[in-house]
Formats: sequence, structure tokens, C-alpha cells
Amino acid sequence: MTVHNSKPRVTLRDIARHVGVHTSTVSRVLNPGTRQMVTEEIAEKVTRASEELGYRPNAFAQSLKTNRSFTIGVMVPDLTNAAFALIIKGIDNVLEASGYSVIVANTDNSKERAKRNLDKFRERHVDGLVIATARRQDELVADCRADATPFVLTVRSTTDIGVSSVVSDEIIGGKMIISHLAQLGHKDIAYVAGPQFLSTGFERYQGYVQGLAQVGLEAKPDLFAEGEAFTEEAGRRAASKILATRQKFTAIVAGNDLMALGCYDELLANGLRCPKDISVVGFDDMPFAGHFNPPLTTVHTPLLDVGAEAARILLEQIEEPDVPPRNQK
Amino acid sequence: MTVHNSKPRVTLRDIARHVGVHTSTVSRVLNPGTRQMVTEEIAEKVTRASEELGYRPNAFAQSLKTNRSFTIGVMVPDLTNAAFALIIKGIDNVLEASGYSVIVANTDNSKERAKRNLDKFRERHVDGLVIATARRQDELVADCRADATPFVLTVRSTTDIGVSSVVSDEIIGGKMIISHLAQLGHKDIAYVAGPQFLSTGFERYQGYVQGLAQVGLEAKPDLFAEGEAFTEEAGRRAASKILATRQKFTAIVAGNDLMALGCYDELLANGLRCPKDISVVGFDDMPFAGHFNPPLTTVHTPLLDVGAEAARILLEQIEEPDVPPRNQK
DNA sequence: TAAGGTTCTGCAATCGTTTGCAGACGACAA
DNA sequence: TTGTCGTCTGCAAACGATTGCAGAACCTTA
Repeated sequence: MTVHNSKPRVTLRDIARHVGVHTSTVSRVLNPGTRQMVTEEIAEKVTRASEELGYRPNAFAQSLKTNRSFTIGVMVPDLTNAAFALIIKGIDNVLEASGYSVIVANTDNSKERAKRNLDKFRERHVDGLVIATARRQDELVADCRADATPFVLTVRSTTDIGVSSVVSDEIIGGKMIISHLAQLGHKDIAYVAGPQFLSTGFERYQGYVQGLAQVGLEAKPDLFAEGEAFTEEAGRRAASKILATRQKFTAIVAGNDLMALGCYDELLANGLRCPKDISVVGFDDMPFAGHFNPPLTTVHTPLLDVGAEAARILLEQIEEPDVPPRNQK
Repeated sequence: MTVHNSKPRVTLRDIARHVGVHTSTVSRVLNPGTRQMVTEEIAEKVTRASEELGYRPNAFAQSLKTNRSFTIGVMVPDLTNAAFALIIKGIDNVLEASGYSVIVANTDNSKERAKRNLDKFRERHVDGLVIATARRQDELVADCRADATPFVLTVRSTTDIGVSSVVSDEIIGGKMIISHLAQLGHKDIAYVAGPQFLSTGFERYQGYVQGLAQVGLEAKPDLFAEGEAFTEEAGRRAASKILATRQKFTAIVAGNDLMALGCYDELLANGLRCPKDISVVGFDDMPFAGHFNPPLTTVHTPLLDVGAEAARILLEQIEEPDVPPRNQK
């Protein structure tokens, strides 16, 4: 009794043989678009046989022939950042429903890893790409434009025009925060910025600057420090730099919630209490922000929807390659 | 001037023609395993041509021929749960390095969606599967066993024997918590349980029961309530049930951190203060647990490592299909 | 110089589908 | 009966790679 290989994959040929027709007929029956080409009687026999034998189409063979993989690549800087997990979930929700699979790539903010992953996406002939790792100036994006595969940027955009993107309006967010703080009476508002080479970091800061101008305050250089990443640690270091200037301030706007937590840490370490002495606000509305001590005031972005919308635009772009790129906020 | 199709994919044939050799020769040069079969001189010409033309192998064609997709499927119940994001990251880290791509499927705790995704994985001929959605009794897992594709369970295991898995020792975790609480003088310890049809929910509770026995306390039925999911809301509802019994207790052990947060909510709503009146502890050590109010005491699981180890075992299983299944804690 | 042995390269089949083309067949009208 | 048309099915060529086999070319050795 030989046992070893227990994998009898069923192919079109098996069904064809079983029913007594040609593989092409079977293929036509199984593809909704061509099913009405074949006599109902045969069609039924084929469908039945296909079910009995447990037929599963071989995606490789299909893709090889049709040049469609029903696969899309998603590139994020950090999977464990709740913001990006939400984005992926949003994307997956709409793609799954349309029969696509998503391949995720985690770049860990490394350009090399991003490049490698892009190559892998190409080898796998993804039908489209969602990129959430873009810098404001990004060769990777330039690279993608040269290629014919549709792609859409999300969360982070570039300075390029003519590429599709779905992002939130960070400038408005920044202004909102300032008007909120000004209303509470704050006059000296520090800014712990995220990386300025990322659109999120840059635009949020622009919103802060514009917001200050609107309420008649000015942005003081001493009250600004840029962190090198959107992390708690970077936020803490930036806050520390600002404290070191000994300039007076009563509130900090942080580039995102993680950096805001870093500010909490540093303020606490310096004997300052939030929000009694200093108010801290962030961006992203990460999960459980309300449970922090103190509860974090933050600007909400509907990331699940952003992801879903990005996926929808991508699908549109795949079906209709000649449609012009869309930018959505 | 015709523009439309700007996609001149380079194939082996193009290189062959360019250099003046047969495609098989080109193939041999480009595959490390067969490269030494061909004269160095030709090999070099081929490599150069391949670079000049920007050749990228067509993964479909390769897979079709070799029956290897260098793709593995990962199934998680909820991407936005930090625990599973970490798992995926751990998996991706090791697989990426080995040239594999990961396809993620988010089941949202739905059996149907899990089944659909499993089917899709099969069509796509994934080389292996990591499953983090298993129930203690799970038809899906039974289904996988019938198949020849290697798979490993992670985070959640089943009662089956003979399937590979990488999980943490939840029973020990449960005992640790009790001994910790007992040491602090707690005698009446409630349990807000996660779903008992999940190994994590079940074993953590077993650990609690065994832990109580070890320190000479007994588990009181009134102080137990099972939530229907590992969520904040479910935790809150379960806590509410326990409070309703009016039984005295000074500590709650929650099935995971999210449920612990739910306990915070419910206790607060009832005018009880943590940890002054009631201590709450959780499982998972979710990110920023230390920032909560009050900081959450929790059992840490090295999920990044768990994911990485699961990936390693899976790779081993793929390379060496006859190796017996391994269970790791 | 011929026999024998090594390399190296090309041929052609194959993986499982899809799809343009053409042939078979039945129906219908003249 | 014959011709024409339409509907259905089969044939065979792809898609782009991999790989066993066989033959060519070269080198060695007697």
C-alpha cells in the first residue's frame, strides 16, 4: 500500500474525462461569462461532476493565461501601529468581497525593504497596489508611475500630482486643534512634530502654523522640535528638547498619539502634571486613547473608511485603466 | 503614435533571443541551483542581458511548473487587535527573509468567512498556513488535516493531537496571576472569562482555578462570568453580571486586556475605584497597557517571537514534510 | 586516429487554463 | 433535396517557465 502522496488535485481534464466532453467545454461552463454558450444539459452534468470531484481552479494557470491575479499588494510602514492595522482591515473588507486577496508587506520604515517588497509584488503580478509608506518625495512612487500597474496612496501622500490618493485633511485637523486650545485660553503652544518628510508630519504642522496665525498667535521656533519618527520615544526626546529651552508653554500638540504619549512620559519625569500644568493633544485617535492617564485629546481619522475608499478607487482603476487619478480627502 | 499599452514584459524568450541561446539555457543560468551547468562565459552574457532588459520571472509560470508558490496564508480573527498584529509581524519578518509572501485573511470571528478564506488559500496554492483563529474544536482544522498543505496553529490551539502549534502556556500564566494576587492578600478573586470555546479563554481559566487551589482558596461560581468575545464590551457586561450578585470580592482577573478595560469601565460606572477598591489584571500585555488609568497589570506573551517561531516551524514542515508535528509553548 | 568519456546546450514535453477558429449538426426555407 | 444559417462543441495554440533526455562538441587516453 503506497501512501505517501495524498494530493490528487482535480483539474479540468479530470472533469472533462468524467463527463465525456472536452476541457474547453468544461472551462466554459465554469466561467459565468461563457456558461450560456453550452447546452443546459451538459452544463449541469459538468457542474455536478465538478462538485463531486471537488474541483478547485488552479489560480496560477488562470493567471498565467489571463494576466490577472486577483491579488493586490499593500505596503505599510508598521503593522503593529493601530492606524495601519485599521487601514488594512478597511482594504481587506472591500477587496475580500470582490474576490481579491491582499498581500501585505511590512517595511519597518526601511527603504530597502520597501524596494524589495515592490519587486516581489511585481513578480507576483499584483493587479494593484495600495501604498501607505510614501514620503513626500518618494522614488518608490516614481518607480510605480513608470509601471502600468494601478496604485493608490493612502494615509501618506506625495508632492506629485497625477497619482491617486486617499488621505485625510491634516491641515484642517491641525487648525482645529489650535482653535480648540486657543478657546481654552492657551497662548503658548509647543509643537512636537512628526517627521517633516512625511505628508502627515508636514501637513499637521502646517495646520498648526496656519491655525496660530488665524487666532493671532505666532509660532515660536523654541517651541518646535521634530522627532525622527512617529514613536513614543521620538516624541519624548522632542519634548525634552523643548523643555530644555526653558521657554514657557501651557500646551503641546504632538504629531500623533504615540508621540503624545512620549510627551506624557517626559512631562511626568520633569514633575509636570497633565493636564493641570500642561495640556497634550495628539492625532489619530488610536484605540483606547480615552483610557490613557490622562485621557488623550486627539484628532480622529476614520481610517477604516479611508482604507475602504482607497480599495474602492483602486478597483475602479483596475477595471477602468483610463480613468484619471483621483484624490480624496 | 500608439500609446496605450506600455507594458512590455520581458520573458526568458526575450533574453534567449537577445543572447542567441535557448530559453532552457537562460533558465538554468538564472536558477542558482543549475547555474554551474552552463559555461561561465555564456552565463555572464545571460545575466547581463537579463539585467539590461530588466527581466522579472513570472511567478505564475514558475509556480505552475514547480507547484511551489512561495506564498503562505495567515488567518487571524481581528487584524486590529494588537496581539494579532504582532503575530503577523513576527511571521512576516521571518518569511520575508526566506522569500515568501504572506497573504492575510481577517475572519472577523466569522466561520463562513474563515471557510471562504481557506478556499481562497487553496486556490492560490499557498505552500503553508498559519492559523490563529482556531476554536478548541474546529472543523476548519479538521479540514486542513485532510489536506496535504502544512499548517501550524498559533495563539489558539485545538484539542486535537498531532497538529503543530506554537502557543504560550496559558495555564502557568493563570497560576502566576493568582499567586501574585494572593501574595497581595486578596482572598476573593472574581474571573471575567473569555470565550471557553477558545483555548486561550479556557486555559487561562483553568490556570485561575488551579492557582486558587494551590493557595488554598476556592473558586466561587458567583464570582465567574463568561464573556462572549475578547472585547471591552463583553468584559464590561461580564463584570456587570458579577457585580449584580452582590458577592464580595477585591480583585478581578480578566480573560485579556481588552476585557480588563471593560471591567475598568463597569467598576467606574458603579463608583468603585481601581486599584483602591478592586484590583484588575489582564492577559496579553497589549501595547501601552502601562499608560492606562490605572496602569494595567497583565501577563506578558512574547507574541512577536511566537509568530516568528510559528513561521519557522512552518518552513521546516514545508521543506521536510515527513517531520512529525511539533508543539511549542 | 579512433574509442570513450565529459561537458555543455538544445529539443520538446509539460504544468492547467483560456479562447479564436473551424467543423458538426440540426432546423428551416426554397 | 439542397443550401444556408445558427448553435454548440472540439481542436490546438497559446501563457512563461522548468527539466529529462539526447546529441554536439570537446578533451582524454590508448
